Amino acid sequence: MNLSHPDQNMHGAGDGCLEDDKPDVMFPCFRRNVYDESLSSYSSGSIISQLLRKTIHSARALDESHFYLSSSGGADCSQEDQNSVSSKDSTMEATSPGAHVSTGVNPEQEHPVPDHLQAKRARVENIIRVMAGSPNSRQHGEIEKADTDAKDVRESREAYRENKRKQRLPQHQEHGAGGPASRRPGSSNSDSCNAKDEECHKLKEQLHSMQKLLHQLQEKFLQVYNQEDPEQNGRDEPEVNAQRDPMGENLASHYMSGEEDFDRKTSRASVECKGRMKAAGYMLQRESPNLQETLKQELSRAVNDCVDRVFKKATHTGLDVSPEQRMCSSPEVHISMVVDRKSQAAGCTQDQLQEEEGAEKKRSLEYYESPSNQSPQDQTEALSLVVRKPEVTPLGAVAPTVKRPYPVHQTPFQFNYSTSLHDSQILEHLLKYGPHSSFGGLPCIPPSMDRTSPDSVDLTWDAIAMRSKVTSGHLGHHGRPSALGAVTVDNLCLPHVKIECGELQSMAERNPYMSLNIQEGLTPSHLKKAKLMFFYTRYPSSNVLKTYFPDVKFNRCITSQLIKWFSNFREFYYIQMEKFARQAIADGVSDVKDITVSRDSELFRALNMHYNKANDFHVPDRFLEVAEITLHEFYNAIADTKDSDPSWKKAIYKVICKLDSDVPEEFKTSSYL
DNA sequence: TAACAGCCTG
DNA sequence: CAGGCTGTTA
Repeated sequence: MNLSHPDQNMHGAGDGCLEDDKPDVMFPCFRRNVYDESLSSYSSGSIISQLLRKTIHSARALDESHFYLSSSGGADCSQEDQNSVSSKDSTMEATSPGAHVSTGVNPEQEHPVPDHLQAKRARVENIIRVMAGSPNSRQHGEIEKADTDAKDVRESREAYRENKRKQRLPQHQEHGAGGPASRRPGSSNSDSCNAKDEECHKLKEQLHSMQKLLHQLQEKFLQVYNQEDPEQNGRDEPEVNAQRDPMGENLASHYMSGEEDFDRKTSRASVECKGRMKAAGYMLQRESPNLQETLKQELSRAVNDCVDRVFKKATHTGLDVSPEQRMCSSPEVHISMVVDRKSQAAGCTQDQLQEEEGAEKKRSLEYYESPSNQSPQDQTEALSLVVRKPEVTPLGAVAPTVKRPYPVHQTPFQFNYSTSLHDSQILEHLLKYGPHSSFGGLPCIPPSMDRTSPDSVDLTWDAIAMRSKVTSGHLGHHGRPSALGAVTVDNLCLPHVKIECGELQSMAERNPYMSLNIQEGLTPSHLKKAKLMFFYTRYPSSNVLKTYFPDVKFNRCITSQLIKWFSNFREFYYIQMEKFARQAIADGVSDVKDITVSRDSELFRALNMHYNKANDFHVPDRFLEVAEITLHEFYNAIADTKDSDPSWKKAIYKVICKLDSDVPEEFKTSSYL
């Protein structure tokens, strides 16, 4: 516990998370339980466990992985890393850095182990036994230890994949059904589902294979070290034992604690780390002289990767919590899943987010920030995700004659882009318009940052988070930080939640792509869309407008502007009609039936030029019919000299307004054009 | 009186 | 296409 924990260097609430007296709302489930204590009781008994803990620890640190290698002060993880490695160097796996720094809380056991290998194996087996004995677990102990590494890896990965597959659907269902059963020890949610058991089981299976693999790896290490300097092996053994057992218990309790979500994540990470570790092991066998350095490097790299994945995933997700984590953290989280986002938005001030914004996040933002960033100050209204559409996308503004800058049914997204922004956009889109809607309106997204893991599982959740965030942003802006937000954040069990919610907001403000789907202002694209809609409806109701401009945040002004647009469209339309009607009369047309409107008509060309300047839209035939009817009306009225009445057009308007037809569904797509 | 349509003007 | 103005309507 008193192992160097300069958490304060990592994030402000570091101490709070280790002290019960401080009601830190950040990550109570990390507080003072498994992780912290595991962290201190550092044992080389499980390298993977170390990695996991480091991952956890690192994930709690705001800084990203690079601190791990380079940070000079406060990088206790780095310190630990080196400690762990160097300890191995001197005393083989038996030594723990925890032992070095440990207070020796429980120096109870003084069992000198004659054979380290045997002792090691016994400990690992003990760990596995404890694990196997945990609830919901089945007996995996029967699995032969002699399994090959390859098989283990394969099994682990398959198990992982299977887990992910399984998680997909139930997540939504559970969420919709009011949230999944949380296995958090504290939570009394009794209706734990079988799916969870299954997942738990699989996780344990996975863990088991990992343990086996670890065991083999450790044996390899042992061989190397025994060859090198066997005399040091026994030095720290007693202390290590004292440390190790608690570690095993921690592990066991960890897996029994119902934190499957985290387990899953860390397991996933560790599976990947495992590969590297194994490789390192083989390498070390060959290159024993550089053992320490190599091991350090490999460990650092592996942990960096793990931390990267966990942290970045968390960081860039709409919420910093993966779906799995959310599912398992606590019932409250699920119940208020959507509402929470509001609270988060509300509960985090700009100050917070600015203060806590990590360099990593800023860096990641740069991927998306456009040169023409709007400044947050532009936002005067209660909108968190602003609005000024970056003029990177647009139609009319740049080149009105460009043909289909955004092909209507283009599907520019690759769903394995796992950056949260992508996910969020995609999913928000999906949520809004369904899976078959066009994404054409969304701008090209920069290539995914680097993650290519199949995170589609998280997509919907991210989208939910993001959408909630987006839609609730302006609500939260006015509202005071709510207790609900705190509760939610609390239950999310991740340290970054607080940061994230604010940071997300900031991100959205600075990130044009993020705010793309909700526009406060109307853009040239909207204008063009409106013009095309005019081919279908001359008198759209405000409801229709809202329906067909889902990416527009409607307020009085926006609505008026849209209505005004259509008013202007009508104006032009009727002016053309009157003009051509008079032209026909002037041309001596005696019968209305002689007046037709075809695509070759001058009238149509004029209209098409006005509403469909790019001529990239196929004007519906119905519009031709309506135009012809309108022209007839004008012709008749003029022929009947009704135009002497100042309001003679009103009768015509009354007729024409009934000729509106439905706008195609495609127009409902956000930023259709 | 708010909301809207329409007309006029730039 | 936006803004100002007027008239109508609920």
